[in-house]
Amino acid sequence: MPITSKQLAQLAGVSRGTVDRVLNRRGGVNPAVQQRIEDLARQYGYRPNRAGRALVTRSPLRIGVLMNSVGNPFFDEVKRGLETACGEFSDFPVVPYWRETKGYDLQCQLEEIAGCQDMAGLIITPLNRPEVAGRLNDFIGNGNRPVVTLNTDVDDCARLAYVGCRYLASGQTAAQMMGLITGGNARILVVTGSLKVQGHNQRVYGFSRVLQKEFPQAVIADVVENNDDDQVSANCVAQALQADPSINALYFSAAGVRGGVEAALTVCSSPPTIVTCDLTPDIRRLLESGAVQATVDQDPYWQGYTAMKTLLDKLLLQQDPGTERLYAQNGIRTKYNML
Amino acid sequence: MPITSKQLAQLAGVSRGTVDRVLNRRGGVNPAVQQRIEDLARQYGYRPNRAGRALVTRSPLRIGVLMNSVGNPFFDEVKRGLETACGEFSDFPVVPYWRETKGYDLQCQLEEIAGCQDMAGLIITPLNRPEVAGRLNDFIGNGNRPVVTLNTDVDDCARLAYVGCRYLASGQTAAQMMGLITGGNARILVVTGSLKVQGHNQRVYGFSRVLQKEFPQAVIADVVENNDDDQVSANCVAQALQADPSINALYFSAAGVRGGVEAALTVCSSPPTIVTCDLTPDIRRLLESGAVQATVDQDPYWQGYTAMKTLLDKLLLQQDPGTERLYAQNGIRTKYNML
DNA sequence: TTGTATGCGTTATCAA
DNA sequence: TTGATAACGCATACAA
Repeated sequence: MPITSKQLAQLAGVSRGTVDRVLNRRGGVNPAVQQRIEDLARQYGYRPNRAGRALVTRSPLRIGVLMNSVGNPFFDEVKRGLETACGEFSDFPVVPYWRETKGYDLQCQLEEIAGCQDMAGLIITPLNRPEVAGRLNDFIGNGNRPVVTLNTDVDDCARLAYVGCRYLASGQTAAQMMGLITGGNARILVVTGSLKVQGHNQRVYGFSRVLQKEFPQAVIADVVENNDDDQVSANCVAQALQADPSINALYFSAAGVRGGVEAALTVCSSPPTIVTCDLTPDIRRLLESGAVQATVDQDPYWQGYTAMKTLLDKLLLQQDPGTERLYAQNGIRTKYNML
Repeated sequence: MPITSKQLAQLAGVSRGTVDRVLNRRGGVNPAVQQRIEDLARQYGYRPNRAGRALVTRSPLRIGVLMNSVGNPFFDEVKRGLETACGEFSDFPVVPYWRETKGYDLQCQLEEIAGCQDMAGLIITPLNRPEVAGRLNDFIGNGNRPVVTLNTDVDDCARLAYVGCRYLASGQTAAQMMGLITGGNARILVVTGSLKVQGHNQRVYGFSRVLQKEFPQAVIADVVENNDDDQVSANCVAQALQADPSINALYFSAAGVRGGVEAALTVCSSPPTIVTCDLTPDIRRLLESGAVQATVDQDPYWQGYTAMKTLLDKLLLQQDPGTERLYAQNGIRTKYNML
């Protein structure tokens, strides 16, 4: 248990009020006294007591949670994590404002950010666009308010931290699995979500690089885009497989797995090797049935939990995250370890 | 923010003191009043405020941490987790007593438990023996003090919770990986730690069962015991491989991996498929070099963190764990996702 | 059997 | 520019 502000006041020979003014930079303090108290605080390693602070924090802390999560089952676990971390701060009056949207519309996201002007902090799954970075930087600049980016990051933004996936490693891990399972004898169809989404591209890049390095005889026959949609996925997978019947493996770097797998099972003469990303209910069923051999998870619960905890640690306890980037584990899941 | 004891007192028309007596079962309260307050508390979902309680908890809370972790690098991460969870309760005066021992000596463990008579709670990696269960039950009975078993469990013990590995699933997962990598064409040498350790046996059992079910053409050629020792491991692996040169795969269900793998690489004409458990520095190197293809992790950091958090939640916040058994993820790690 | 006073560490308000 | 005081929720010692 560290030193208290009361002890600090005694040591400095002043009242607690003065110490408080110094510690919280309220001004109106004799510079000499200010200096003395600051030195003492540093010397004795003063850290505000969480309990004491929690007890007097009355005005509710409003934080915005902006996610394009509507219709995306991946975010169910993320939300559970966010809520759990929030619950661990229930001795503080924290009020999260949930703003869930659908799709990747820039204008819509800008408006959502604009609607958060009176929040104390933000958690967001940002589009990687300069306009978004600009708005977020405005938010941050106006009152030094912290922003945590969740699951996706945005360039040139002064956010407190990024909490999410290491997309490159996710793709590398998938390639390693694909190579191990096929013994390297694979002609692979890569099915990606969107070439406009940075994370998907990084996965595909990591995948191809490791494949080349570790399993040089394996080849990527084609890369198709399904826009995270099952119907589109079914169509483009069927088309690609018909165009090249020698394809014997598929890597899905994003969503739209169910549709694509169904199409593959219909078209292929013998069941292909399939590696996917994430662990949605659809993919659980496909692992269970044996249609998908392995999936590379990104611990969505941890992502939600850590994002909220990072923001609240900063806001309520002046505690900075150790790193600017907090990465989830890329766990490999199969039929027997998906629980 | 839930209801406070003060509000409860107002609602019941009594003083805060009386409410406190009821809530903390101190006795000396009119039965009718007691009933009324209990009903009200339940009805309004009263939960003691963490901050308020932290502020008044003055006598240090002593908790014993008993691990046979000496010389076992697996526990390094466990300890990090224990310490982190402890740190999150730094507004309470918690004093952990670390008792680390070497090996699996019954007498030694019984003495360590005996030395914890004045602790408020216990975290322990128990030997699964009736004598241990008995001593722990005595400890628990004497003051209703909580015990959390960590990484290994003990039968017939009234512990608060078990935090650790799902050993059966660990073995099943390893079998699935082994089968996927070898395409089922495997003659496997199983190298276990000790036939006296329940967890090792469960892993081997899960391994063989899934192998049989999913890859019926694969066979377990032999099972050898290395007592978690690299030297012993090297000897018995070399011997088994010389006895049966058709063996082309190894599963290590415990430690002693480095010695065993070195022997295997020396004896085998072509590099065998190797699946292991855990992610020690040795195994990291072997994954990196490609000698080991995959390892089944058990999230030791999480285990330590969760064990400590479970105990302190109970002790300081009267908060029970959701389940009696808290299981770590059996994550599969390869060269590209071990970070 | 019940009520009251005090103090924990912090912030906010008011007085000097 | 500084100091004193009240309040938050809880536990405890003491008074009635």
